[in-house]
Amino acid sequence: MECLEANKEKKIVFLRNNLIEWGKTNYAAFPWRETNNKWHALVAEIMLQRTNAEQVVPVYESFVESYPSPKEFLFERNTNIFQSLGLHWREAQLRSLAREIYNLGYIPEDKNSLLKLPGVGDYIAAAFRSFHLNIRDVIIDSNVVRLYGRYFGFETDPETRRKKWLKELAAEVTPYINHKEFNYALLDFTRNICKPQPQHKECLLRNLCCFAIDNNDSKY
DNA sequence: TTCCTGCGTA
DNA sequence: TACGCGGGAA
Repeated sequence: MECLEANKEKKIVFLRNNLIEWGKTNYAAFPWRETNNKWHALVAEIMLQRTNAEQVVPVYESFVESYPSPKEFLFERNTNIFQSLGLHWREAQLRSLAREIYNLGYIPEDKNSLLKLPGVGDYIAAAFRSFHLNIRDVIIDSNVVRLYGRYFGFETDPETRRKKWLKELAAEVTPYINHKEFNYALLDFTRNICKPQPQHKECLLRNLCCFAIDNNDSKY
């Protein structure tokens, strides 16, 4: 934990600037990142939970084609769209979400209202706000926890993401300007570089990363 | 075998 | 706070 407190401010600035810079040339243009349809944006978030983004692409494209709004989706009883993605209960959950949005007549923007929507938790609410409403918010998923753990130097487990101190750290790191670019870079960087089997040689954070420093390994 | 933009429930 | 969910890809 010494590694975390040492030069903390410097490390935060370094992390922000380098991730945003890295993102400029490594941004993944997934179709749900380009859409202006907020319904589709939420659908994508549901499809993406614990699911490989590459696998979601064809399923999402097909969905967008068939259901431009909650109304069309609600018109069909059972679409089996999650057949190839697993976690099949998400269809029923998505149906509840569609019903709720249809009844409301709009998709809310404030955090509390979003969190009341079925299937929308801390992560999806934050991602939706930052990516599709351009409202600065803090995203924390399993990959983000892994990166922060390695970079700042602390052990993580499946419950770490819900700890208050982790949320405070993530909030401190997430910039107010360019929050969207930073958050996208965070997702792309943890998927391609700081992944479970990390690509240390390609990591632009390694000079200040506790994982590399603590392992005192010249090969990094 | 592990992992994938988590969530609701108990 | 802990647990179940799931097919598909690496």
